[in-house]
Amino acid sequence: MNAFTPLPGKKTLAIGPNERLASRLQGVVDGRFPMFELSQLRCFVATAEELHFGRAAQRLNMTQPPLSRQVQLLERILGVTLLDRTSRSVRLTPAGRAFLLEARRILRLAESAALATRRIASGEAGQIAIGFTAASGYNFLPQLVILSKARLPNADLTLREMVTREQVEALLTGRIDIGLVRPPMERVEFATARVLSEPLVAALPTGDARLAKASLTLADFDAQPLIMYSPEGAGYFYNMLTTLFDANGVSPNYVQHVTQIHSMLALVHAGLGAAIVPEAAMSLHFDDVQFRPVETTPDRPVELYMAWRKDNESPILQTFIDLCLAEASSAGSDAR
Amino acid sequence: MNAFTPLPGKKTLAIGPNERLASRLQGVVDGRFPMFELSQLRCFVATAEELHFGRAAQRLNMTQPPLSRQVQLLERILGVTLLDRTSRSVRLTPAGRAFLLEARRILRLAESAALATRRIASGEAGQIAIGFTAASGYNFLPQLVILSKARLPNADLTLREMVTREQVEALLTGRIDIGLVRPPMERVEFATARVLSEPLVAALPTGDARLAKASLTLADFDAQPLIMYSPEGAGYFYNMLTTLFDANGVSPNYVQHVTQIHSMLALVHAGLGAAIVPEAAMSLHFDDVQFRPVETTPDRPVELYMAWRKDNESPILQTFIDLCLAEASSAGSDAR
DNA sequence: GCGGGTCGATGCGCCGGACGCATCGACCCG
DNA sequence: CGGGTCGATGCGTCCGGCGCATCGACCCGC
Repeated sequence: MNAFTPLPGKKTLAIGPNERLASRLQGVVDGRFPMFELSQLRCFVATAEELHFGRAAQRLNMTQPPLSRQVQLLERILGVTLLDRTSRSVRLTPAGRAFLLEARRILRLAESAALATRRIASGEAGQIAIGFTAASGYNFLPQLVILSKARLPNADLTLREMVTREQVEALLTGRIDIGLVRPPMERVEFATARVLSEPLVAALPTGDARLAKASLTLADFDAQPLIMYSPEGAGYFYNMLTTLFDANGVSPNYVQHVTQIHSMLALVHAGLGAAIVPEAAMSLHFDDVQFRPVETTPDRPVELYMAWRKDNESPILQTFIDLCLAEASSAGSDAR
Repeated sequence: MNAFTPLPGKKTLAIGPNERLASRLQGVVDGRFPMFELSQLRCFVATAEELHFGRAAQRLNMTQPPLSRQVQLLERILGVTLLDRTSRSVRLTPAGRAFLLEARRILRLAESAALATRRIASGEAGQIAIGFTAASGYNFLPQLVILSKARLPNADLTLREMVTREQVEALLTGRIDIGLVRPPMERVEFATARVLSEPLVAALPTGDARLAKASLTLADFDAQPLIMYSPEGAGYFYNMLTTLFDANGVSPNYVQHVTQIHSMLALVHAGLGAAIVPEAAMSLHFDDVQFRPVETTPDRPVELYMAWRKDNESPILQTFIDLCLAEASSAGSDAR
């Protein structure tokens, strides 16, 4: 059983069938066995399930003689008798019983591999790594994930929070496929689309006199205590607010510089002052913190862009982007 | 991509290659895809790993043109481009990357299935279900398991404690392959071998006067309190002892009838009386319980047999039995 | 800029192997 | 003892996979 013994017959000098194929495709080393083929597994499984060569052959849309020969071939390749057969009955040997389970597993795996690969190629399935800024995670990203789950149930999303600068790097190295970034985003390697533009709102502690007004202007913050963004960790919002204040000749009293919006709200809650945050931050609820619109020019200054590499060939990425753009445009944003 | 589109070329009217084989061996239904073969997976894996058709072909002991064609064929079967190739470079597509992992898994599974099946057929591996009586579990069975682990590391033993009568039934229905049973065991379906014969020993509570003697005779139990076996649950020992006592005209004072040997020793420990147990029970240690040999005729009356179905064709079973018999005979028992 | 070299694709002829048909041999049953 | 069933086998056919030769695209160096 340790050698690939040819069947008796007129071809005793010839090498066994399948030998040439097998010896080529398997990197044959001296004592190695040739490998069976999936078609032979199908033959065996059908025969083992029917326990009747004629019926099994019928199921396989072939005639009985070649089926018998394929099963014999498989047995010779394995060096193992899988079926005990007489002219009256076909029974599985113990080794055959074990191999039947394996054969079914292998065939199932092959089927599902083909299916999964077709899905990936068609853009129905696959992995997408998304980078996002902290603030976009409050509202837009969850909606995106819900949308994806509904329309691309086989998409496997990976979410990584990082600032815009880190996302650019991650896009270039391929660590993420899509970035949700703050402008400006000018790079020839990237395609971009604006997916969101939102107004600013003021976060005020309970008791603040300005809560009496239905909406605020920037002038309402002049000389008032304001919790401000850190120029390093939240440069986009820092630059936006300082530009807006300068243009309106307003000088708030900056009591603190922080990076995270939820930290700002916590400080508002603690009564240190007001904060100006994107509308999406209203998803964060703190006791004793209330929100009021802030009138600015433009009226929706906070922009979020989606960016991806033009040369990213992932099929699901295109599907996903199309999905996002359709959704974003129906929600009032535009792509370019 | 939903249809099996033929390649352009002179054969535009002919059905694609592999079509006949595939349509037969897969029970082709209308819209179904033909299935790839393992040889094609090997082709793809080698090419994907080398990223060079020439080198991959060399590795597969074939020339480049048929390798190219096999990979093309695989791609057509899947309906998916796996490799982006120019005359200067070969790169995996996203779908190709995913399929490469699957292909490797399938090939590994096929290899290991072949290996495992060969091992099962050769008697090196497989499942053996062993029935055993409680007393044989104290000493003989653990040795058997240790022996099996050492010499048949791929054997998968299942152990089921049951009395001899249950084992006979389980052997007949195939629930166990081997029984460790008490005699008599006369059935034409079974082959048997005596694997153990051992003397009886007395279990005596500390302070018992008989502990002064180095070894006891049956007469030492006349009119003395003795914890006895239950005729139902432990018939073999019950019959053996009553026969021995009758033959020697001895009448102990039966203070209790129990089934399990460990229960007997617990009662000895409690001081209710002595017990007569097989030597193997000395593996059970109780405080204040000591053992002394008991002289009987024959001097090793406790016999254990191994029984299995003559028509059990499991290869590992034969290996295992040969192993057991060799071990048992070298340990002083004999087979018949 | 042009010739040589590399690489994957393709044309072509050959050969082996998988197929179907016919038949054999074993076995069961009436 | 003859008919029927079933797996194995002989045989002729045909197709598909192979190797060889070559093509076409592309890069590189002189």
